[in-house]
Amino acid sequence: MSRVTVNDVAAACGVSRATVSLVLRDSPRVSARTKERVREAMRELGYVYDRRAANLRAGQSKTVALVATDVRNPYFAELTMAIERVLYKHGYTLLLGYSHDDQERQARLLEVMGEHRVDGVLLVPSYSTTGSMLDSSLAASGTPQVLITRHIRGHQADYIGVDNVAAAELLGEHLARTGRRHIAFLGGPARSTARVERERGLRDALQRHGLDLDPALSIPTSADRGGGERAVTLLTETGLTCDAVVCYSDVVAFGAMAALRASGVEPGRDMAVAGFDDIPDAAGQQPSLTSVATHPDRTGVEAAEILLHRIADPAG
Amino acid sequence: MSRVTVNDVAAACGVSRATVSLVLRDSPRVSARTKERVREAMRELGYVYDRRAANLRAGQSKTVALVATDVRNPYFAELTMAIERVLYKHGYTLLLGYSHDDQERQARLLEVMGEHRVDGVLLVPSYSTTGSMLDSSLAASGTPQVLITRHIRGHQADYIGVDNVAAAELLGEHLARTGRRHIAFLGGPARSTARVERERGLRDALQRHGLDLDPALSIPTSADRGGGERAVTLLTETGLTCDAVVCYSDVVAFGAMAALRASGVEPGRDMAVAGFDDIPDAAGQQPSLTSVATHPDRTGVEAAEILLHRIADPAG
DNA sequence: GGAATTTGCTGGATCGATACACCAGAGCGC
DNA sequence: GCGCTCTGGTGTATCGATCCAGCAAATTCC
Repeated sequence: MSRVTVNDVAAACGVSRATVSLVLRDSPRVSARTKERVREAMRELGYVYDRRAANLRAGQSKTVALVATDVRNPYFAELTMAIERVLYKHGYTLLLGYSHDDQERQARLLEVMGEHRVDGVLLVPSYSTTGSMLDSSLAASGTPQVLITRHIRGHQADYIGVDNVAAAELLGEHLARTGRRHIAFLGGPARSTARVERERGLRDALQRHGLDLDPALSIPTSADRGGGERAVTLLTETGLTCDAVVCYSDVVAFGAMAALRASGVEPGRDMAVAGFDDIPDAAGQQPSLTSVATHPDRTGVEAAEILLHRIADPAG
Repeated sequence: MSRVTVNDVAAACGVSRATVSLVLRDSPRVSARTKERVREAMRELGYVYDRRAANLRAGQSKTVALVATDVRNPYFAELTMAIERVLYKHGYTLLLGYSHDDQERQARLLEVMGEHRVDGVLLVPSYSTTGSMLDSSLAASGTPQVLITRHIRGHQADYIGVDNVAAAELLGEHLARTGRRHIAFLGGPARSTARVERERGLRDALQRHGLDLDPALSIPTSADRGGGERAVTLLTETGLTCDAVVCYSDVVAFGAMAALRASGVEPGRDMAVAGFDDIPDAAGQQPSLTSVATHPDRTGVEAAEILLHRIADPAG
């Protein structure tokens, strides 16, 4: 059963295929009567628009790639939903790939997305992505890119993310004001910009209260539940003491709270626990987790809108 | 800066574009020496393969659509990751759309995916999707579809999901054996197949122990945290008593636990709470939640593999 | 009423790859 | 030396839409 094309539609109602094409795009250069006739024929024949063909000729694709690291983290789930919402509203379709924080995979995904001729790319860079990795054929071809959540030093692309420093300062202020004196910073990949910035914000805020962040109490790990558990284990094993832990993210904080409990320390009472992201579960926890909101939905909306803007007007 | 095409590459190294095309697909009909020369030229010119053009001619697209309802639920996040993993391994790219459980949006998404000429569709149907809605142009064009998580009565497509009845029986058995007598079933959209099946399994297991599931204790709500809270509120407001609640999902259970606590009932001690999915957070909760695993990763892998199989061999 | 403009539509070229039929020359048998 | 098969490659049509120049009829202008 071969597919119905513009030619078939044209033949069926006695016009040229150029006219059918104009009807498809609702051009004002076709009379209302003809449009109706063509549309009728399309319905009758069961015509389905072929975007591949249209895009090939028109030199666009109405398609945007999202290359992220993972979506099991509620932060990224929220982000993804927001992005999809915006793209859908503007008639774009989302191509998705997960790098699993693996650089080779990220590179391959970007390559394939380029081959699909996406109009733009939203990228949550995998750890230690360098600028030169992004100056690939994609960038060379002028495909707009927007980085999310992680900066890349020395790279030109737009960046949308959280003000990590300010967010961390907020937490530091809060803890210092409520009388905490020895504060640890747990979890998060060592050299990621987000971790570095959060640590800096925290340190700055504490210093304003005459406290400092003991480097031994800054323990990087992976940014998941297990990372939180390991960090706490390390902390207790080495006999370091503190009265508050700030975690790289809420997910890390959940792991930390579980590990604290397991070693007989009751979070909230014996030890203040704070995180980043303010994911829905943070409030549901017992005790509820102190968390700074990072608004993934806003980030997603903004990133998508900026990208669409760049697509429409590469210079602007 | 116009793009480099096979023509440019061909001209650059003095062969025909047909030969370049053969090199792209690593055909054995081209000598090793020529291949090397062509590849060299591609590198030099910065050639980027255009899949749109290739797919148009070849009548395929190496893409698969996933149309789901939401990804904020950890079950779907895990499912999505698994699907993407399998597709990536086989060289397919994922097109993604979220219906938000809205039928109109789902219909539009399926339409657009069809226009993009995806090779297959993975669908997590929105509530009360009917078979006739899926016998759209997509089905008519013979694009393989695999339904995930929700059956559609009277529809031919493959279905991959959990054995809801068996899973619910497991929970029912457990609760009955541990001495629970009045069991409520909370949350989940009223007529969804998953809810109906889980309720049936629960009822069956209880009956084998001489208990029954009071219809008044079966309270459907939305399948999120808020749904769990509302269900508990309803339960307490109407003065219904029970000693165990089975929730439609872990997420619902979290909401229910929060609401129970708020009304002075301690989950685990005063009231057994159970859920479905066994998401990572279920173990981390205090007290930890009893949950039947529904293995979204396995479901995802299986769904993707079946779809790819159908694409390769529509009859098989 | 004749020139100028507008309206509505058409034909042919084109986007960048693949499919397919065909062909020159090398190698080989006998 | 003649036919035969292989090897390695070419030329042309094609996928299904859009772009663009052009053109006949209808309308407007003065």
